[in-house]
Amino acid sequence: MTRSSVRLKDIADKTGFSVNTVSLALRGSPRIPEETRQLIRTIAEALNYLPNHIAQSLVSRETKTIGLILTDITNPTLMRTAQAIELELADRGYGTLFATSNNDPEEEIRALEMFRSRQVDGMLIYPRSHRKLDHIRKIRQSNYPIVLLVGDPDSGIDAVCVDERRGAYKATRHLIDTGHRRIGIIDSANPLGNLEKSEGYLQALSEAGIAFEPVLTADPQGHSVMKGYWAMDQLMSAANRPTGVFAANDSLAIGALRWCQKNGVNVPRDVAIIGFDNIEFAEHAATPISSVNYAVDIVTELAVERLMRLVAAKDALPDPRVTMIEPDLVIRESTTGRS
Amino acid sequence: MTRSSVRLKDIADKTGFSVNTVSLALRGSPRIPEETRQLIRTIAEALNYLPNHIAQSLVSRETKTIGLILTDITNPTLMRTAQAIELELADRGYGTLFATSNNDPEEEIRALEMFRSRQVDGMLIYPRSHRKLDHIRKIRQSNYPIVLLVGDPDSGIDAVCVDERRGAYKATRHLIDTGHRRIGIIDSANPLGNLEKSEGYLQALSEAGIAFEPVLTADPQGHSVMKGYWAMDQLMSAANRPTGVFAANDSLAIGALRWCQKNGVNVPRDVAIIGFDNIEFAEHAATPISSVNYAVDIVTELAVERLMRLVAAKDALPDPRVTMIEPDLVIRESTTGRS
DNA sequence: TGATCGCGTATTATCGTTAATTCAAAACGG
DNA sequence: CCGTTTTGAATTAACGATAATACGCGATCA
Repeated sequence: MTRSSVRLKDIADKTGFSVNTVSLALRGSPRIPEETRQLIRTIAEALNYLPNHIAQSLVSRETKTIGLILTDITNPTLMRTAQAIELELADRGYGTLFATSNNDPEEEIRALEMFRSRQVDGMLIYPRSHRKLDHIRKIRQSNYPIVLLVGDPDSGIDAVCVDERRGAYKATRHLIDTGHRRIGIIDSANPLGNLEKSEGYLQALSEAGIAFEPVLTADPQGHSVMKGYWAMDQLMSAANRPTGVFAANDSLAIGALRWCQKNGVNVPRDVAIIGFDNIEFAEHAATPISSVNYAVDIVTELAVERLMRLVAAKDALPDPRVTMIEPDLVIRESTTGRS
Repeated sequence: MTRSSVRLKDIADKTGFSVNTVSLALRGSPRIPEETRQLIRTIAEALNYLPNHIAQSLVSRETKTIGLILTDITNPTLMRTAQAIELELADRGYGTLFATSNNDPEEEIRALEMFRSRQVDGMLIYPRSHRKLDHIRKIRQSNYPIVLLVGDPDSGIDAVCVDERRGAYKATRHLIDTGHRRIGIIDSANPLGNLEKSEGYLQALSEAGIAFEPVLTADPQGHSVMKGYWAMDQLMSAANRPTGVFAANDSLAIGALRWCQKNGVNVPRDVAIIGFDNIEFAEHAATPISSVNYAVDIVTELAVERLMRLVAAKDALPDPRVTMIEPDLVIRESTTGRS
């Protein structure tokens, strides 16, 4: 066993004390006199001892590990989230086990089982769909701490997230307020997906007495710049073009903007464009793009805090609570210059 | 213990067999007759049994977990890498434990220790600096499987990575070939950092007989778009402006491009700009930006494969090997139209 | 002076699993 | 028909740590 590491037993053998004494000494028990403790600590240091966290977990019945499931990472915002979460958890002494579902329900379940098998103390999940949360709810109901990063007030599962419906509402409303009546939307239309943004869009339209036109809807089937480009192409090929477009994220918005550039359509004069997430590149696009903005750090901090509270609740979990963070708008050139 | 999960013992009690028999049955041992096996499997299924991976790890002395340390994630390319690695590892039945060093040496060491303590079977590391690898080398020398994602042929540690020196050389060379003689570089100048790109830049210059001018160097102190913007500002305030600029990554390049836009400097007529990493946004910038491109998937696949080989080597690790992937150029509008 | 207390440490049990060994009863063979 | 194999299991011992308990011994106390 070349790769063997130092165990308490090795220190015990070296010092002549028993394994238990060594364990107590290293953990600073008052039952061990100072002198002995020093000796043991010195030897442990010299041997470069690190406690076997696996063995500790087995006895303490907690792994100090949280499982994080994301759909996929090509979305820069999800990644910022991931890093912020890792940081937040590391600060609290937790490790982060990480898995992606790739938007595949099977893989999501696989990840869930893998985490449970590895005895993570809790999970943070960006679910593939929040119409189908049964498999997650089942785990929560067996008292497993879970916090979702996309919320649904009725899901019966804790969640901390951005109020996407409200963000989309605000974005659409902004377009309406700046004089637009024909407003297109670029967003996934998957009925199993997350429809908040579409709902916010529709709400703003109906409030303003604008009829919804399916032809002003484009499903990008993804969230890359190119997907946005082609979705915009579809929108703009309508007989009666939109004068404003809300894109469900900034990559799509950049793609839409790109289409305009290539086709001699001026932004914002001919078409106004607003995105979602306010990534750095939105601000620095050819025409700086307006976007729905929110504090990633706050979302992750609250999510982690909530999860920690669930983990700490030894017996029964408190009733689920859904916290929505209100986003705001960052208005840039892509939606100004009209009235 | 409300949160307790089902153990082998529970199945044993339910079926009347011993714990060991249940264990063998579930693992499909031929020593258990078919009938018994079926019975046990059915009960296990009914109880929703999942093996406790922690306990398994303690016995098998392997955790089927790999530790991944990145510097930070704001870099989209690093993130693509992270996801590709997670996928690759999941395919091979490994979990991914994830930590970021935030470019802080202390945190890097902390992550290293945390991983060792958690008994990960191996580590993939994007080191903060590959001038100071002593702490990592020490672990590798105690037979711990480690593969770096930034390579140094002399580090004594395995690595699979992009040949950044070569990429920078090619980028600079491209500028030279298109007629530029005054070529600026935007890259971190931290002598403890990763200097490959600067070296490639210098090599191309000297090969072309162009003298290096420190005034054509700007340290962005980060890698965001804004950092690139201000670095470009610094470069362009020189008495004798560069006509071509190589930026160490695409965010910086986009920042540089942005500066030009805002200051009435035409790209590529007045200044040519080339970046590194070929992220999606480079292609879709106001002026599509040329960039150094490489196959992320190949790098990660080779890195994981190498790591698996090290993990499989039970006794002594094979001699370290460094694999460099040759990058190529994607030429776009930002560096054409001159010569 | 013998019982009691405290101190410092050792011993034993435990976490949930796998591996090695043992064992009882049935099946077989000469 | 008795000894040997085979079969189907149970028993015991790890893995590396923590927790609970036990123990020897000097000091304290009635």
